[in-house]
Amino acid sequence: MFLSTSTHSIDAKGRTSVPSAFRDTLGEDAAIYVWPSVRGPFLEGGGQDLMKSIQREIFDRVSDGSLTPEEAEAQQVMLLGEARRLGYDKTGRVVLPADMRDHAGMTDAATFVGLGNRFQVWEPAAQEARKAAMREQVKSAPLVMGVVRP
Amino acid sequence: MFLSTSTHSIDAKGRTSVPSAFRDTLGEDAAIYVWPSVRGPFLEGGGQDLMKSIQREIFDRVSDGSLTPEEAEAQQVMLLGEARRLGYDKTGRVVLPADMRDHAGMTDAATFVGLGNRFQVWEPAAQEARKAAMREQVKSAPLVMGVVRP
DNA sequence: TTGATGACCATGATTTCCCACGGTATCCCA
DNA sequence: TGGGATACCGTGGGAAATCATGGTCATCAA
Repeated sequence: MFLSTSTHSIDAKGRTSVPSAFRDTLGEDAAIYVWPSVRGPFLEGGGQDLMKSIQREIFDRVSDGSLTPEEAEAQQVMLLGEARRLGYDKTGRVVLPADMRDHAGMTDAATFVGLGNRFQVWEPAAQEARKAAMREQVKSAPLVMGVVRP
Repeated sequence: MFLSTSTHSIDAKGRTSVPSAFRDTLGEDAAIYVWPSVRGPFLEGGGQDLMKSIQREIFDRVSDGSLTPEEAEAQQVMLLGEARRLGYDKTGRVVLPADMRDHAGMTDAATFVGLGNRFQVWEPAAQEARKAAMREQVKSAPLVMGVVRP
């Protein structure tokens, strides 16, 4: 389970540390899977499990008719086609490819945001700005805790 | 089940004891999951079960249309993105991260308030003040014993 | 050669873990 | 019912492990 937010520096070689807390949830396979978001200037990613889930999801939705084969292929091209497996070394670092850094506008730091079964990677200031907007939104319509089914 | 209220000191390293009664309800996974509340200067938290419930809750509410995908993402960022897993040691202590202490205005003590499937963490004086306010509210609309279905 | 790529070592700072010590509540037996 | 031994809880402190990051060294392609 990917939780919490943390920022790490990007060095001259484009390397950055995968948060230690994230590495714990990634199992054997010492790697993250990342792709540029079609929804904005940030990266989306997860572990091997997530990639398999996505494949299944697309397949299932073609089977039950909620996606046409053409739509499914578009999803595959933009997610699986753009995704890369980034293996990390003993010290927990990956190389963020230059085109992905460009997509997210990252230069010298990256912010990892855990979202449960997946995570996002942002340029730190951009993430801070987005979070502020989301705080207001959530404030006005809180998922009141007492409402959560025990 | 998280019950009762207790206050513990925060030492120079930012450590505080998780109430023994709470630890009993947390199972194998010797950890609590905590995040700053968007509703006020306190922390909200629970066990691993709660985090999974929250994930499911958000997912289900997108499925049934009571949350838009955008609203769901905002919830995820403010809950899962801000939450941290705080593991406790043999003696039952966690480190409260500095930013969380700041959010709740805690310096040298923390009050844990059990709320059934979850709990809150407050600066002691602030919790006392809130409790007084809530007493008045409950007075005017009490959930009398006889009203609860046996 | 030059430049990119990937794996491993080094290091300082932080975090985590474990042992020790009172004080308090619990339990058991008289 | 009372009293004493025992277990447990919360807190202080120090040692050990971990994390993030800078750097070096082979490998391979252009």
